[in-house]
Amino acid sequence: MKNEEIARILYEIALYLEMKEVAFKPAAYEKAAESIEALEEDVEDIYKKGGLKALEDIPAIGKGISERIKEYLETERIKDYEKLKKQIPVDIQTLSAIEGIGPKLIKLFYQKLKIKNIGDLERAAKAGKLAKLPHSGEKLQEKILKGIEFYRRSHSRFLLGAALPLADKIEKRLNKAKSVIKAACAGSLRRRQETIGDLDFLVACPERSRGVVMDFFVSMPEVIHVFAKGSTKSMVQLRSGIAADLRVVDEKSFGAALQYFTGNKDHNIKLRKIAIKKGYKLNEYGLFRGKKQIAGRDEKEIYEKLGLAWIPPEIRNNLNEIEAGQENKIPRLVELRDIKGDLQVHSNWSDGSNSIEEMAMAAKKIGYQYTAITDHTKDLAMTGGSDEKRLLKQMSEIDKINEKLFKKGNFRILKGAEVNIRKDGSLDIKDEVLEKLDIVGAAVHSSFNLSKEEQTKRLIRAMENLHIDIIFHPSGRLLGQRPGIELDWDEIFKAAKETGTILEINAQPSRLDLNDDNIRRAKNMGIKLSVGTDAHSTAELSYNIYGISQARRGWCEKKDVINTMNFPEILAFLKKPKSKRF
DNA sequence: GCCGTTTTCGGCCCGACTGTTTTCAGTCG
Repeated sequence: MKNEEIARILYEIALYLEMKEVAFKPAAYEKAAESIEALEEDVEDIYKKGGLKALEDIPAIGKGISERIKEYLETERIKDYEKLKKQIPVDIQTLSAIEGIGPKLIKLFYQKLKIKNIGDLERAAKAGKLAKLPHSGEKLQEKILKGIEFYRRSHSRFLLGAALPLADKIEKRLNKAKSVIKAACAGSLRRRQETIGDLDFLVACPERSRGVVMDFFVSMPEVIHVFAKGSTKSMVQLRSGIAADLRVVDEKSFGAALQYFTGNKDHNIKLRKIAIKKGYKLNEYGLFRGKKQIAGRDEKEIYEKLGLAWIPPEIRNNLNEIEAGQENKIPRLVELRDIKGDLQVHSNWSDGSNSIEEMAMAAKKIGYQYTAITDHTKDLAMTGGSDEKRLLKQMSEIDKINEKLFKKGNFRILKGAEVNIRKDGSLDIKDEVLEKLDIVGAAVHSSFNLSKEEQTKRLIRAMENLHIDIIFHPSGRLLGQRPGIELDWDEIFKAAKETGTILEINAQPSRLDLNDDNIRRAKNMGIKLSVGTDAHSTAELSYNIYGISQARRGWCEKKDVINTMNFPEILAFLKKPKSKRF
């Protein structure tokens, strides 16, 4: 898959063109890069199937850039790009990723000081050479040193699971602070992206109190560096390595600012274009006709005045949600309170840290009607996975617990397992034992490097087993650590649909597997999904919030997620043969 | 270089902060 490297080259061309102060082309290349990056399909496949014409059908790709992509696919290089690189031969990717450095400074540093990479830059800054350049000074030099330090320490995105609790804490604190009318977190966090670049906070307060609020923000205990502090905007770095911005607005602009800073960029650009067409102007202060603000206090009225239904933040990606909003066809997305039980939970019978009783009681306390217990099986010896004999023993143990604790029928433990899908697609537990379980998940835990064809065949074979209800964490990816196995998703979805196999949305913050795009594709094919926490302790049952966010990002409604069913319904559903379930 | 309810030419989202300036350039989101 060459999408990523092609996108990177297009980004670099954009930066080079910006250095040369070419008008408009940088933005065009940047958009093209984003478009390639967002593509699920392999660009090379697209080209092989449909030639140049097919490349031009990709959004933001036209005649010029499709020619260059073709050149890269055929010759492994792009002449124009090589030419640009020769003129200013620097590690443009790293240098431009340092906070406060853009194409103009990279060019200046190279031409005056021959700075080519982050090491050169650091040496020059420490030797005081940067301060002597035109339009530069001591402060710029210091800012760059801080930027380098920050880059080295935390050049990565943060998992939603790490960012959300921190952001909630700060948001609550801001809401309680003196003079603050209301506070909210916007940005990628509000959209519940899998990973978060930085935190964007928003506060409404009286104009005279702005200084006080800014002082409060930059002196929070988590703040270790202040990048910028003005009357309406501040940027800080937090101890955990993540950066946080605060914007302060008047109450009458809070909704507009919340909309504006939630994004994403493409969603906002499209909205602003709609505003222009209607004779309005949309910015972070409101929707304006001439100088008159006609909306802005709350977010919903902005969408309404633009002729749209309000759009949930999780689907603001410019992936057809604006058109759906215009036609009033935004679905009611599944919500946390819709979830009636957890379908992937581990106990201390394998690698979980709590007993079956403890997990069940914790699930009941959340308000669930049921939980499955799905411990590992014998291939995963290091987790204490059960063989057939021990699995049968665990089943009778669960029967006893159900009888003892939940006799009234107000809660139920489902007997389950997370069986291992072997390299050839066979399973590590015999059918005659699987048959006795209430619910069976199967998952890949090894052989991550097989070919796409082999992996696809492997997963389909597991789905064809009549006892496998769910494929757990289908791709096996670990965010920031390991890509998922290569799969022909069209084939996987086709097989899931035909066999009646449920696909999981795994709620572990490092998994979130399926991803948003695949969830949406599965949903559109009528495949049912389950949200499972894969909890290994009682505390991890709360990961359901991340699973729900992910389901919402894939446009899931309540009917698409099977564990929104009440206990009698899900029991009846699981009793049906697989082929009759969807 | 891309795109089209402004459609094959002529536009291209918009505003805040910093630093080095004294009216603005660069960066960021």
